[in-house]
Parts: sequence; C-alpha cells; structure tokens
Amino acid sequence: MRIGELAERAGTTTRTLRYYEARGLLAAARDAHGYRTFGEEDLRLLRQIRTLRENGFELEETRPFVECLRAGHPAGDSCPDSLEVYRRKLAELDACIAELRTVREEVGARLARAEIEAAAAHAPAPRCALAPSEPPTPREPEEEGRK
Amino acid sequence: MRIGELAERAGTTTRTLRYYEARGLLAAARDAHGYRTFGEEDLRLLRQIRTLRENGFELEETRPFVECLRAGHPAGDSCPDSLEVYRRKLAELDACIAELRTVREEVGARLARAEIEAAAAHAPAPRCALAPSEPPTPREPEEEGRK
DNA sequence: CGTTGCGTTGACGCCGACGTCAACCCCTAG
DNA sequence: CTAGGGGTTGACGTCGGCGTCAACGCAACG
Repeated sequence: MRIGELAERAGTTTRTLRYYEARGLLAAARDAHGYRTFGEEDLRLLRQIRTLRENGFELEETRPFVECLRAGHPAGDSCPDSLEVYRRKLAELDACIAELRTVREEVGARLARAEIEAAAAHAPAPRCALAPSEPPTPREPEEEGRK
Repeated sequence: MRIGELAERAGTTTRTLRYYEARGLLAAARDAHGYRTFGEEDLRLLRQIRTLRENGFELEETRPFVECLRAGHPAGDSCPDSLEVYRRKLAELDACIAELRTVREEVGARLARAEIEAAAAHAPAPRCALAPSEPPTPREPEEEGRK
C-alpha cells in the first residue's frame, strides 16, 4: 500500500502521513522507486493517532500509544506509559474544565451587572418613592473624571 | 506619561503596548521627540483589555469595549456591542465546557477499560471456575495478524 | 566625553500541525 | 508522444500575541 491509499483509508492526507513519518511516528519502507510502502498495521496505528487527536491529545502524546502498538501489543493503551498519558490528560481536562467554569461564572456575572446598568439607564426613574417627576439622570456629566 | 511608565503601571510590556497601538486599540499622541504620550484614560483602557484577556477573550474581542470606553462611557461594557461579545463568549464557553466534559468521559472510560485489561493480564487466571492452574496467557502469539 | 537608560522602527522567532506550492520522477493509457 | 495521475523532497505560509534582537536617536549624569 502506498501513501495515497493509506491516507484515504485513514481519512487523512498524504502531507499528514509524511509529517508523521518525519516526526518518527510512522515508519515507511521504500520500494524500488523510492515510494513509501505501508502495511495494515500502519492503518491501525493511524487510527489510534486519530482517535487520540480527536480527544485533544497532542501529537507527541500519541507516541507511547504508537510505540506500544509497534511493540506488538493488541492495543495502543496496553502499556503503562499510555496509561500514564491518559491520567495526565484527565488531570489536564479536569483543570481546564474547572478554570473554564470559573471564567464562565465571572463573565456571566459581568454580563448580568452590565445588563442591569443598561436597564437602569433606559428606565432610570425609581418610582417607588412616590415623588414627582425629577430630572431622570442628567445625561452623563460630560467628561467625568472618575466614577 | 510615556510608554515605559504606562507599561509598568498596566503590568505589561512596551512591546505589547506598541502592538496594541498597531492593532488600533491604543491611540498615542507624540511629543516633540516622537515619543508616545499617554494619559490616565489609556491606563483604564489597558486594564479593561487585560481583564478580558485574562478571561480568554481574544484581542479583537476587546475592541468593542475599548471603543465604548473611548466614546466616553463609564465602563467598557456599557455598550450593546460589548454585551453581545459577552453573550457570544458565554455561549462559546458553555460549548467548550460541554465538549471537554464529553472528552473527559471518553478518556476516562478508555483509561478504565485499559486498566481492567492490564489487571487481567497481570492476574489472568479466573479462579471462579474451580479449574486447575492453566497456562496464564501464553506470552502473546508473536506477530498476530489482526485482533 | 563616554556611558547609561529611555525612546524609536523594522524584522525575524516562536508554537503545533499541518496546507500549499514548486520542481522533479515514474508508469500507463490513448 | 503526450497527458494524466500517482509519487518524491524542500521550503514557505498559516494563526495570535507577543518576545527578542538590531541599529538607531535623544537626554542627563559624572
């Protein structure tokens, strides 16, 4: 199998495969014309990489899985190094989710405050005091030093 | 106030300020020697930018806030465009969090499965059948075609 | 007078994971 | 013979937000 076929079967591009080879993730034999030659195991290997990358793993993080497969193990995550990468990624994901939630709260609060301000600017007269119509906020004091 | 002082007071670098000016986020007057000159309002403006960037806003997304401040409004989020950016960012954050959670579950499941496999490889004899000691998985069948 | 220490512009570096282009080689079908 | 559809290497482009020179100007201090 040559690079074009492998790329198509793996749902990727030849550029990507060449890049992976350059990174040492893919090992290609060469035929008489210098063409890269691949086998079925390379396809499984690529599927492993793709699955991981879809889950947000960096290319380098797939290396233990690749090496595990190449060592003859039935799955890329049959080796301790791969499990370690899983665990690190889980911790990373948890930390990221936690931070995003914090930020979400922060931004949500800011939006809420700003919306209240905006509403106050539109309907400024507090009619709870039964007072007669006062001047409804004199249109911004024109170049106010600080709030 | 010149660029060094502003950078220090804003907790950033001169490079950043020049970059912001190039992006049109900061407008600097020049003195007799061609030096940039800033005022206090630029400091507030930079604080607005920094707050937003700390919350994951891209530089371009801070533009409405900056323009809002420059238009004389008391806060960067006093304008509808800014509120719109808030809302978009909230939606973005929610989507991102949801996806990360999905991925987290996926990775967690993979880790769990792989750990079970690993445990099975270490203590392979299912002793529930009361059978005598069988050969505990014959060391991988040496170059298996496919699983 | 030289040496700091501020400022200026311009331009390249970085990071990851490729996309894209150029210039070339190889085989096959018409 | 030519065109077309593989393959090859090498190199530059992308994106954001700056970092990091380089080479210069201007001012004050000792």
